[in-house]
Amino acid sequence: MNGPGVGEGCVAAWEVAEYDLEGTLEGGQAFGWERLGDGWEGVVAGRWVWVGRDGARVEARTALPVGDWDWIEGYLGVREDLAGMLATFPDDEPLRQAMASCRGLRLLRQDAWEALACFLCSATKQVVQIREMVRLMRERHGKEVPGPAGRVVRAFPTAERLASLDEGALRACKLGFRAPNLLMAARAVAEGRLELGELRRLPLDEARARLMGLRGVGRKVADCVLLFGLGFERAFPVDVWVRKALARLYFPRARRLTARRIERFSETHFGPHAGLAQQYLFHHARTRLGRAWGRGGARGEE
DNA sequence: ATCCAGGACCACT
DNA sequence: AGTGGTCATGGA
Repeated sequence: MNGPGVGEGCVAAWEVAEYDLEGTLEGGQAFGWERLGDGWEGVVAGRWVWVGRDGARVEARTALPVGDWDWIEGYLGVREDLAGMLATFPDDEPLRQAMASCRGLRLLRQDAWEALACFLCSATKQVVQIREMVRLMRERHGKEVPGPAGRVVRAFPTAERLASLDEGALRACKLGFRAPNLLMAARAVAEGRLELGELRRLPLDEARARLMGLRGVGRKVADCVLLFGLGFERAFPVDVWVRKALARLYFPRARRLTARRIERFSETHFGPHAGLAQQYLFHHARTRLGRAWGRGGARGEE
């Protein structure tokens, strides 16, 4: 291990059979983790935290004393039975490939507002560009959080804070045409017209419909928020990579694949942990298969 | 230079 | 229900 000094902070570690920290923290489901030493630093539940490895264990360090570790255990999912979830996947070749190439990949349980804001900004952007937008919003508008050794970092800005800005301030964070959408979403949440926490108790379809009532939130962004921020494990976001993966791996002979057909397949084929399966397909496609596929692979031509 | 990126929306069919 | 244009911005 080679992390930051703990100072007056605390250290905790968990025995975890398989956990791919890099694929999970940098793989396009969260956008705020930065490399530090042999691990990553970020802000979770309003606390600075460093996450890395200690041999076979996943380790977390805080800058300040903490009374419990539930907030980061839940975020990382270090107590969850990954093998048990993978065992619920359908036994098919595409998933066998994806599981073999992404061993230890997991789903994070993120803050719902942060997930909504980040994925609202994700439209037609690469992961590195989303990270840059998020970094700018954090640096310019995020609340200060005490870091290690006297450093100060910033949390992702609250809905209340973003709702107080004007469109220009968000465009200055490189949001482009997404700026007015994020501003309206921030206002809806800040004014209590949309209570994200309440959505957890709704059926998937109803929670999705509520999210899609926001301008700029379509099916894909809604499913990201449901899966990464609200704990709906069957939500299955279909972006360009997942569409390519499904087309190439499951429908190699289809000449055309409508969104409706993809949707029905994803809802029925993958089981209770469909969202996790989606993340395996996404990561596998983006990191291993992307270059070989070249352009236009969504239609399954050979 | 051209295409494309963890899309959504609108106007037409 | 399915297509095409448009919206910013920057990677590859």
